Amino acid sequence: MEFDDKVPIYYQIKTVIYDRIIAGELAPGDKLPAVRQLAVSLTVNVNTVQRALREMIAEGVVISQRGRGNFVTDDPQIIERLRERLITQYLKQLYDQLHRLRISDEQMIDELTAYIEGQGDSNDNNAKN
Amino acid sequence: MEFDDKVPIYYQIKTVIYDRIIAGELAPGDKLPAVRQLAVSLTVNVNTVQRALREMIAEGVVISQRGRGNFVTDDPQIIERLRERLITQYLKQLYDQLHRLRISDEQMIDELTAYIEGQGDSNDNNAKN
DNA sequence: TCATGTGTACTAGCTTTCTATTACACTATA
DNA sequence: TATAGTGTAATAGAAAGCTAGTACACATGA
Repeated sequence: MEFDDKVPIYYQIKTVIYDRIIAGELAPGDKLPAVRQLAVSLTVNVNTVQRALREMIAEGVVISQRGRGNFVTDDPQIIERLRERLITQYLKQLYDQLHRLRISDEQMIDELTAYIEGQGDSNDNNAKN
Repeated sequence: MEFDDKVPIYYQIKTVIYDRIIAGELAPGDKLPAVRQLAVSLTVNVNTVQRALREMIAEGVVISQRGRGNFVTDDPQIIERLRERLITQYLKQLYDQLHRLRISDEQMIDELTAYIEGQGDSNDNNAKN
């Protein structure tokens, strides 16, 4: 997998896994791939995966069971809170960014609407910078 | 100034200055603060400021004049292109993030609208993570 | 009990980013 | 011409992140 070299890899791994959980690809109680397996599929060192997991465990989203594996928490409330936290975080980020450019609240909606209509559901991945 | 420790400082400085240019606080042709002055006001080393400037100069947004200072380009077209690039970049970022969470195009607009109505034009700066 | 799959810990070395410091080049002006 | 303001370059060291490799702890099942 390709990472943004402006953000620590371990942090991006955390984001990827959280995204999968919220998207429902990883359901509550599901077993995560083994750390060594994750390391291979992400083309990354085991220690880096471990660091991402450490934070997810600390946040209560992932439960670690030595010798058995890592599991998504089976508490739907925790996942729901995570979902809201992420969405708010993303929205705030955009709001602050555009606000700094002196773009008004109404314009923000218009810009986003225009962007969506332009890009539509085409899932492109160009224009990184 | 406080920086996000997940992103290189020189990169955040670039963002801050670009924002000021787009916001109009720094007009085309304006002289930037001296590098040593910027370093002090940003609580950062001169080299770090210099690195940010180097990239802005390479992108043609800032013009450097040895012995005189650094200036915002006087070409409005370059600034307009920068503005569009930044806005698109920010929008794409949000779109991709929410898309990964399986949030539909319509929901995105609704969520942003709700966020704006909630936060309004109150310029808070809490909830960073 | 033993082999295998799994999580965890630790050390050493590399790279990037940032800092501190010193030095030099150019401009403007008193 | 001297001085102050400015940009630029270069070195050395600290800190964070990543990798590679090794080792150990625990669980499961043949």
